[in-house]
Amino acid sequence: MSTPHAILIALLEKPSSGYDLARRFDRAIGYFWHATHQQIYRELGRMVEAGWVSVVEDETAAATRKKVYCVLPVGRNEVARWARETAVGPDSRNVFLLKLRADAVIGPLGLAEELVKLIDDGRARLATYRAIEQRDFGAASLTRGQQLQYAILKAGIRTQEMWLAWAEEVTPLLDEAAAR
Amino acid sequence: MSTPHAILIALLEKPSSGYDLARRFDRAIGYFWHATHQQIYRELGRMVEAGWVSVVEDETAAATRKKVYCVLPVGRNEVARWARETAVGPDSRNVFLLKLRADAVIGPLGLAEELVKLIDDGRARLATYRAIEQRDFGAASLTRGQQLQYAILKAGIRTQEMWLAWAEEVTPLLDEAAAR
DNA sequence: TGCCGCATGTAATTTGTTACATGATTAC
DNA sequence: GTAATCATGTAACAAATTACATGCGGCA
Repeated sequence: MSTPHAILIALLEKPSSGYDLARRFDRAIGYFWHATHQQIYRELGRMVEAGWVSVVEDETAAATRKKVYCVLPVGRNEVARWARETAVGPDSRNVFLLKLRADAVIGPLGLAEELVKLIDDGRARLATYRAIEQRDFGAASLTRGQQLQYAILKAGIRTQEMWLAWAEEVTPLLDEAAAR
Repeated sequence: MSTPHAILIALLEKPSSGYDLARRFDRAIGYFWHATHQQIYRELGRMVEAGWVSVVEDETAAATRKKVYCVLPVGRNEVARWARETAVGPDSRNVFLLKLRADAVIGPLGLAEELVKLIDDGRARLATYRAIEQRDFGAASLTRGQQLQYAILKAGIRTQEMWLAWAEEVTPLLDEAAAR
C-alpha cells in the first residue's frame, strides 16, 4: 500500500531512472523496503499520469533511452499528506521508518504523534507477551516443543524491547519544539 | 507464499473451523503471521481439494454449519517438505518462526542448517550496516536530516544484533544431536 | 561475434484486500 | 424483537510475483 510513496521518497532523495531505482531498491533501500522493477515501472507510469512526477529523457549520453524521473510539488505534497496519516497493520513500523526517511528529506512532517501511538501499542503488546510468558512458560522443565514455542515468544519479546528502546531514543528528534 | 502452510500449522496445533482459525489469526498467531477469513476459507477449500486436510461437519451442537478441519498425513508431509526448503526474501525470518512452530508440533524437521544460513546472512548485513555507520555518521555534529537517517540505520543495526543473539540462543535447540 | 550490463517494458498468474451477502443462535 | 456474535462464503478489485520480450552499447 505504501510502494508508490516509497518510490517518491527515493526520488526525493535522488532523481533517478526506473533502472537506477530498481538497483537502489536491491541494495541499501531493499534492506527495509522491497520493490521489484516491474512494480517500479508500473508505479512510475501511474505517478506521471497523476502528475506527481515528471520525466526527462536524458540526452547527455546521446541515444540512450534513459528517462530520469523527478518529484513535482504535487508529489511532494502527497508524501507530506501520506506521512501525516496514521499507519495501521502488521508492518506499520516499516512504514514508519519510510516516513522517517521522508521527514529527513522534506521534514519536519510532525511524526511525533504517530511515534507515541506506536510506542503505546508496543508497550501493550509487550505486556501481553510477558503475561503469556508467565502463564505458559514458568515451569522448571519444558519439553522440546515448549522450548521452541518459548523461543518464538522470546523473539517477540526481544523485538518489542529493542524497538521500544529505539523509539524512545528517536522521540526527541521528532519533538515539535526541537524540530525548528 | 506461506499462507497455506501457516494455516496447516495452526491446524496441526489444534483442529479448528475456518471461523476459529480466523479468530486465532486475529489473536496470538496474528502477532507474527497475518491472514484474513477470506484467505483462510479460500485456502481451506484448496487444501481439501488437494487432499491435505479433511472436513468433518460437526454434529454435536446439532444443526450448526460448523466444519472442523484436520490435517491429513499428506498435508503433514507437505509441511515437513516445505520446512526443509530454504526460504528467501524479505520476511524469511517470519517464515523461519513459522517453521519453528511446525517443528514444535511435528518436529524435529532439521532446521539447524537454515538457521545457520540466516545467522550468516545476518552477520554479513550487520557488517554492511556498521560500515555505512562509520562512513556516513562518524562526524561530530549531524544535521537533523542526517540524525534521522542515522536513526533508521540504528533501527537496522539493533534489529540485527537482537536477532543474532536470539538465533545463537536457539541454535542448540535445533542441533541434530540434541533433537533426539 | 557473442555475452554481459544497461534500460525499458508487457502479459499471465497468483495473492491479498475490500465489500457484499446470508442465515443461525444467544443474550438482553 | 433486536442486536451481537457465530459461521460460512462469493465477487470485484488491487497488488505482487513470475515469466517473457526487446534493443542498445561496450568489451574481450
